[in-house]
Amino acid sequence: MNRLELEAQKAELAALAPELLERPKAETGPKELPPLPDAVEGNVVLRLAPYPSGPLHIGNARAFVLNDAYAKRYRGKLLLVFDDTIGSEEKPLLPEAFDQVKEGLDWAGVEYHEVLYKSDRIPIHYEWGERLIATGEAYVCECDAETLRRNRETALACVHRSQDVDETLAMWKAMLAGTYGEGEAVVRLKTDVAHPNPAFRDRVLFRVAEREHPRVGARYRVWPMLEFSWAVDDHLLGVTHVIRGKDLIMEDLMETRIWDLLEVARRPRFVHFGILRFKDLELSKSRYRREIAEGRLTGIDDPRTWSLQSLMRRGIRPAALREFVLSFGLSQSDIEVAAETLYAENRKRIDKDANRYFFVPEPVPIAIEGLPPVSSVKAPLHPDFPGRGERTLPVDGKVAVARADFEKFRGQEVRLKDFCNVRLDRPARFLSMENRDIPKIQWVDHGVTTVVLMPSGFESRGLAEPAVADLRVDTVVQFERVGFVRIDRVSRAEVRACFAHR
RNA sequence: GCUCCCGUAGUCUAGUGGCCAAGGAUAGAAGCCUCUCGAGCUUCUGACACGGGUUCAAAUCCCGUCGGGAGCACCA
Repeated sequence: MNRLELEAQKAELAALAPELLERPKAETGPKELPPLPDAVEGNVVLRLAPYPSGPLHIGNARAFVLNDAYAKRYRGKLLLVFDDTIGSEEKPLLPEAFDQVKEGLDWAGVEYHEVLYKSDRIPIHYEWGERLIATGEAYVCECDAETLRRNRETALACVHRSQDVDETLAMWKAMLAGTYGEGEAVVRLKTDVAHPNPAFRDRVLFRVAEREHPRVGARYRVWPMLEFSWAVDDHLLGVTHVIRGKDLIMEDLMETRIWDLLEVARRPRFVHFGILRFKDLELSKSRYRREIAEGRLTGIDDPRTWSLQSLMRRGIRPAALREFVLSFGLSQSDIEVAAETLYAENRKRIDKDANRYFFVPEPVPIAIEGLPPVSSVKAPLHPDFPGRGERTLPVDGKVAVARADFEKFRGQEVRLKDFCNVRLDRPARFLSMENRDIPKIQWVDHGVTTVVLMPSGFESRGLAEPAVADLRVDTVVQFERVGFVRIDRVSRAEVRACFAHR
């Protein structure tokens, strides 16, 4: 407030508390995550709970990166627990998703110490469910979904709520025995039918589903809901901290409520992070899955899915993804970030490694008149590291340049980079060899057919210099003035590359 | 509407009562360098949502307003 009297304030402070003036400047080290509440080094147990409806995508990154980072930081344990309860019609389980999820996590450098499946633990959930029913705090409700919803809206208790425990227990057995069909009975927790949050009014804990499960088939027809299965498993598995998105905040309250009723003492702490969104991107596993099935996307590594597999394919480094995600910290505010930020992080890592090559999209063949006899020229593999060597570009007087360059520079003097200066036209006229300060464009001679798959799904076709055909698959290179790409496939007929970013 | 959460530059973030006339990253601008529109170097633009309080001192604590978000499924 009193900026003008800063000196006066300092003087006063010196009188009041001189030590405050001498606090050392905080050192600006590498960014660290805030500590986890009550975390004890070596004693932290975290869990990752993917729902296997498809491969993990970039929108899931916050969950697995944070859990992994904290597990490592505290030298704790990270459990990979597939949350494969039966799901819903709209959100079905996908048998191949289990491996796809692991593949993505492995790529991302996530170290999980144990793999568990919810679907293996159903009998345990039954047992605890029965214990809960025995307390009288849960009941089997035969209302249909519509009635249930209406009652919830109007804060009304249904007749089932006041059944006695024995009757409920009998109904529960009947549920397990298969007396009830899908939608005919659920187990509900007595919270409060008039709870201010309607979502909280007597939540469903178990329901009947007759769908087949990809791992356990038709063995079970009664399936627990997320909050109940986690209340049981977080406790039994000794999870110390649940790090989850804040979209799951209500589940904390449910889990806590269940622990209270079952008198469970050992409970994890909850930590939440905000929703991560990408500008101009709407991520949805179920939608990608549908579009892949319809052939509108080419597969789980189609760049348009933003799956971890697709990032891998584009040459995004796992470390870049990790840094990118960690830079958001653990804040509860929702964030919307541009993919460009991830690219900047990745560019830092690949620029030094990526050798340079020429690629011309939409090639226009051009003969050069008056060219002195040359059979090849050399160009550095990387301009910043001359010691890395050179590549050889063969020349026989008929080059190809990009249509965009041709149209832009037609009739003007340009330099075919690392080669010669010409007046660009069809044909082009040779001018001189020496490097002049005029626009440089890329060119190829004896080019190899090359396709660059763009993030939009568009395939940019063109010609690359011959050396590109000798690159190993998985190499990340830069096509000059185009961008960084990862070599995806090399065959006699063509080279295919995936575009990473500029 | 109800419950809960969050508001620092275009975006993301540091900051937990004095070191902050607010630091970093990214994006943007200018220049240098470079046989790429990449990288590198230099410089610049740009923020504490608002209003009250508490205090010698507030981005930081309290209250209110405004704004944004999440959840409100027999999905996870």
